[in-house]
Amino acid sequence: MPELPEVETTRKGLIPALVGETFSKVDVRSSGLRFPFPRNLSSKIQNRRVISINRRAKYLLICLEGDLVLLIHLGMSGRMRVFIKGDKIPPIDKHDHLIFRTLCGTEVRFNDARRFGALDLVSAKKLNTHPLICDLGPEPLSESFNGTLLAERIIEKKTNIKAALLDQKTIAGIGNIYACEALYYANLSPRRAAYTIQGKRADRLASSIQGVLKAAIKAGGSSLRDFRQSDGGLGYFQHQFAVYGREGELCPRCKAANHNQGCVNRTVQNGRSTFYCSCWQR
DNA sequence: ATTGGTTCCTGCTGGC
DNA sequence: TGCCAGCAGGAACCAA
Repeated sequence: MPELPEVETTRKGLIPALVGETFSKVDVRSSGLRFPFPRNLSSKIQNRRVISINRRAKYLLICLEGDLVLLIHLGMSGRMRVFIKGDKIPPIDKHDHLIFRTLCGTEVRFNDARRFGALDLVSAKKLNTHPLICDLGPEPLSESFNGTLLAERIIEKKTNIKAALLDQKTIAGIGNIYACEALYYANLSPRRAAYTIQGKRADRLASSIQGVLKAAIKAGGSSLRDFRQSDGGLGYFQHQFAVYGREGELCPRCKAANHNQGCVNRTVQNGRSTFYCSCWQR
């Protein structure tokens, strides 16, 4: 389930394979995902060189010559798998929707079993006004993100903090896993009203968000059912989850304190599983 | 305007 | 062992 760290891991895998290379063609193997693929995608990007690969929230931005940007969202199960010339190429999977090819023989497959992914081709000038991009909140790993900014973003939110963190308009890039983990490290209850998190609490939450995202990127993201790095390898951050998916277990701090009873609870908020430790989160 | 619930899709899991 | 209902989740959409 790609959140910011998984998208960042994918970006890092794509850079050496694609930046500086020129697309030769795209095999379009289905009509689209969340919405139809752009018409004549292959001819539109043919013979264009990849200038850079960036990220905004959970979106990959593959910037091409001629002010074009491939905007890609991995949805729930999307993967970008790279094969360079000489690699053993596996048979095409039924969920390989797009196969990008470059002049030097590199192949990138956009595979997405659950089809919640998205791809659009947009003018670089219009990127910031694109409907998928224009309402996104601040980047949590940007220089300007801190407790003060976070507090400003949530001071009028009457919903719980967990739902506020999942709302991409509040902060961009956080999904269910990292929302749970960040709230744990900030000692904040996921049920707490968002607007009550101001001052020191907001500082704690902002730095917990940054800390957990950075640690996850360092570990190559989290692989649960779906996520793979672009070389097919697994991410490792799932082994470091403090609370996510650990219902009934001891959280790291309760373990250190030799508590003898499981402390991690699971609840459902806004239709999503939330994991939290009732001993530390208030 | 904000918020919470539903829906999309498919693979995997757990219970029988 | 095999089957299938239910669950998982990001974000658009809708309704209150």
